[in-house]
Amino acid sequence: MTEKKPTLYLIDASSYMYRAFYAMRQRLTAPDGTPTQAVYGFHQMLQKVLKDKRPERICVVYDPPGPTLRHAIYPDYKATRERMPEDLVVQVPLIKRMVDLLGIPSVEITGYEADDVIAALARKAVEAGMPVVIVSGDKDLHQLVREPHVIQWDPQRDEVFTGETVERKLGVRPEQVRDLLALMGDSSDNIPGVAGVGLKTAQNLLRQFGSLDQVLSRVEDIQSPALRKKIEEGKEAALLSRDLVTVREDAPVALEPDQCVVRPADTKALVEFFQSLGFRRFLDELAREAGDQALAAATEAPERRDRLVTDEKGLSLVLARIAEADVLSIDLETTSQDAMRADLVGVALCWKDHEAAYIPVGHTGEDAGQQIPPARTLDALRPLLEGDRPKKVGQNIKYEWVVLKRHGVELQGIDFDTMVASYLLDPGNPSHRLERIVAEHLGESKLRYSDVAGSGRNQIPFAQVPLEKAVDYACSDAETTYRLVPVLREKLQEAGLLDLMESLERPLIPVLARMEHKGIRIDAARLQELSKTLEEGLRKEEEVIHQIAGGPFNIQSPIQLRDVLFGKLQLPVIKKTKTGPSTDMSVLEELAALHPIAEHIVAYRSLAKLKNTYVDTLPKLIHPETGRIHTSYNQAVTATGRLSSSDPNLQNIPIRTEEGRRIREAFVPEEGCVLLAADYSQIELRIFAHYSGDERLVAAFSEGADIHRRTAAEMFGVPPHEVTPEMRRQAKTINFGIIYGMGPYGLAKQLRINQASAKAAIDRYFATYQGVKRWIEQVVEESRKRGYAETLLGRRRYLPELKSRNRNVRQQGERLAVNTTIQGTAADLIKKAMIDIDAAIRQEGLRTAMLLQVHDELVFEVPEDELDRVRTLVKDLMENVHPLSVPLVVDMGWGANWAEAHG
DNA sequence: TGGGACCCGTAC
DNA sequence: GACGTACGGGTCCCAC
Repeated sequence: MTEKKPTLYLIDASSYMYRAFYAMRQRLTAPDGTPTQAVYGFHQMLQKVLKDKRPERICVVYDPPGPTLRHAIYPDYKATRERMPEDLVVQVPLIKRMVDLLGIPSVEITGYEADDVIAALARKAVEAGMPVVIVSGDKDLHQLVREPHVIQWDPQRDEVFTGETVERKLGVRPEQVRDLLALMGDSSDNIPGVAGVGLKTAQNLLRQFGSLDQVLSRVEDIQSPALRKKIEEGKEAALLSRDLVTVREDAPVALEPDQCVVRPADTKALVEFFQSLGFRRFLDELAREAGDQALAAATEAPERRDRLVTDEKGLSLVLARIAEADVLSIDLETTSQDAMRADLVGVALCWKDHEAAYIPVGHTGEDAGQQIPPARTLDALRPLLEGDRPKKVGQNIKYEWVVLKRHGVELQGIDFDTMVASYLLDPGNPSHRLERIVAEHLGESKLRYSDVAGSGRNQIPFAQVPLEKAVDYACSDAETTYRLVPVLREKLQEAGLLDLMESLERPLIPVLARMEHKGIRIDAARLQELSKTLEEGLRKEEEVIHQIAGGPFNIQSPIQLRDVLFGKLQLPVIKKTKTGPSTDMSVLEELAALHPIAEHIVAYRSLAKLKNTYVDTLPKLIHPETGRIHTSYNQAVTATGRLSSSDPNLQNIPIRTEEGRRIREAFVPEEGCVLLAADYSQIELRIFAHYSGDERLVAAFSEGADIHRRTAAEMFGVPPHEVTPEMRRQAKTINFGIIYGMGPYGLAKQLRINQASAKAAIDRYFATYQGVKRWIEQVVEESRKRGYAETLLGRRRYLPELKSRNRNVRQQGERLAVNTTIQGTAADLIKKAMIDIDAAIRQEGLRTAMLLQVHDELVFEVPEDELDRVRTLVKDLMENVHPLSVPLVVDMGWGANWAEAHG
């Protein structure tokens, strides 16, 4: 009879250091400024292992500094990998100290990577009859999995890798993993693999032959001649790659598995350690654990209690529970991502930690059974949804607002949006999806949509998801959102962003929702006419181009176009893209002097762009019920704080060319209304003047001067009335260039002058506006010190580039610091104006509707009898949105279409 | 057939 | 390498 041995947990430290470091884009720092996010993340991972598994045997395995055996075999090993970022380097000793203080054994062996040490320890453990769990998410370690003795577990994603799951993920058994990697290579470690063989091919080969050795010795059995050639030529690389990816078991580890015992933590030192790093939450946890064990057990999180509501009795029970709640998290399940086209499938609600309900109203699956009809459900919920209490929270709750509005419910009392909060905390992060937010801020993994509805071709509509799974998914979304709210609110508070959230971004949500829901009317007939005209023009241009080229080709194909221009016609290459000679506008303009085809291609491109992108697309997007076009405004996309618009993007409708303006003529008001356009004049330059306090710039704006003319006059030292159009054009280009941080090179290209003249012009500009130069230097320095750029209303954008040792990256950061401050402040101001105007419209009971926002412009649909009032109101609220040291000026126009409104 | 990379062009 | 912020259409290529 054998005694049952405790399981040994082997923790792959490096992968969690990196992951914690990069997962938290939000820079966590100790009071003394030391970056700490990797320490924080590492601790969370350790706690999850300790709490979930209560391991009796555990060891943290570090990668040693310096080269390893693999570098001896292959000098380029991991050569493409960037050096560990300085901000992470300083955290490594902190992590090691924390592990020691927690009483967790650890090991690091010079010349042997952590993977090899883990393999050696695992082998020892298995020989001693001890089960092993490798704690890592790394696919290289899949090769060590041997059920039942050795499995792999990633606590952060809560993924367990057994033989079966490895096979599902990689398509091969664990013992084949190294051969798989040897064939396909691994770019992150600079493992070559066989050229031209990717994951799929490697899988197929191993499925057919079983192992790399078999593949190589039976290469003549490979069906495809092309593949056979690749394998023959890649044989050496494959064998070298296998050497590199194979985890060795012979590392000289003195530590015995039985010695890997957790010692008592040094609580006193840990408290000091956490204090020095400013980890308040961990201190709280530590205090709780040090106190009453029974009490701690009682506060352990209970399982979520989900309720499936399919009848009136269940519904009234849930309503009664919610009536006592302060906060209600809402997540609608629907048939579409597009709020204007979505039908209700179900309503998920959470009003308390671990208490959530799902009310299916439109499931069609076989087990759908009895459901309360949507209308009845919404009527029952109406008092809750349309009242101020409970306070409503959600993830992108604007979506819920629009869907509910279309179902006759006007959501009130919006208190928090987790997507917007995550965005404010780090607008540079490309994703604010719930799944990612939950991973970052709760350190949990979430049930994914694909987990309940399948993925790819097998994906089914949510309405067909069996109720049992639907409840689980919908409630977990509503509940994680609910639990995120206090966490995110606290973080906003700590970062000084809560006020921006509560006074700007939150009140903006219903304003944007109303704009999206209202939509804008389109004159489809007008666009169809325009389409015919464009079609005609395209046909003519195409004919000419084909004739000049001496034969037909696809003008819209950059590759074919390249062949014609630089092959057939032997025109000079002006500029290159990653893949070959460029054919973009600036190139074609230069080529126009050499060959007539260039200008025809420009004309063709321009017509095709208008037709394909706007004229033929917009009519298709007219909503069948409203007859209007409904864009989506995204509040959590841009790095600077601007809104973006999509599906369709109504923020890039042409205006600069005559044909472009024809498209704006198709944006029309409702009968009895006019379109009113109000745009901030030179808002970004005015913000520049405000911030820099430059006397001349401020004076120019205060006097209401033509800013470009004035700039030209100052720069060229002539009176304003002697400024020539060319001088004004140059000054205008510089004025805009300054906002983007343009250098002599860029300005020279733009103005078609030489670089020396461009540099002289910039020098003259800064000599004229000395305050501007000083301010740019100052804002760069402050941003570098803080680590982020900050706008007028306190919005932040983190700029790690400012601390880069690479000059190009650093200069990029400097441009971003300047531009973000200016562009972001302009965004702050117009957002506030939108809120003020919306409030006034409602306050005064006007029928006017705000329809569009285009960064510095607002477009309204105004009943004719309200025009006078609305003109005054809008101008007044926009110009006085926030006091600056220069006046804000708003230009307005109105008319029977959007083009006229720009009169 | 669909997704992603790439090139290009529209807006502010 | 050199000018910031977006979205989207077309082509091409590859995986399914």
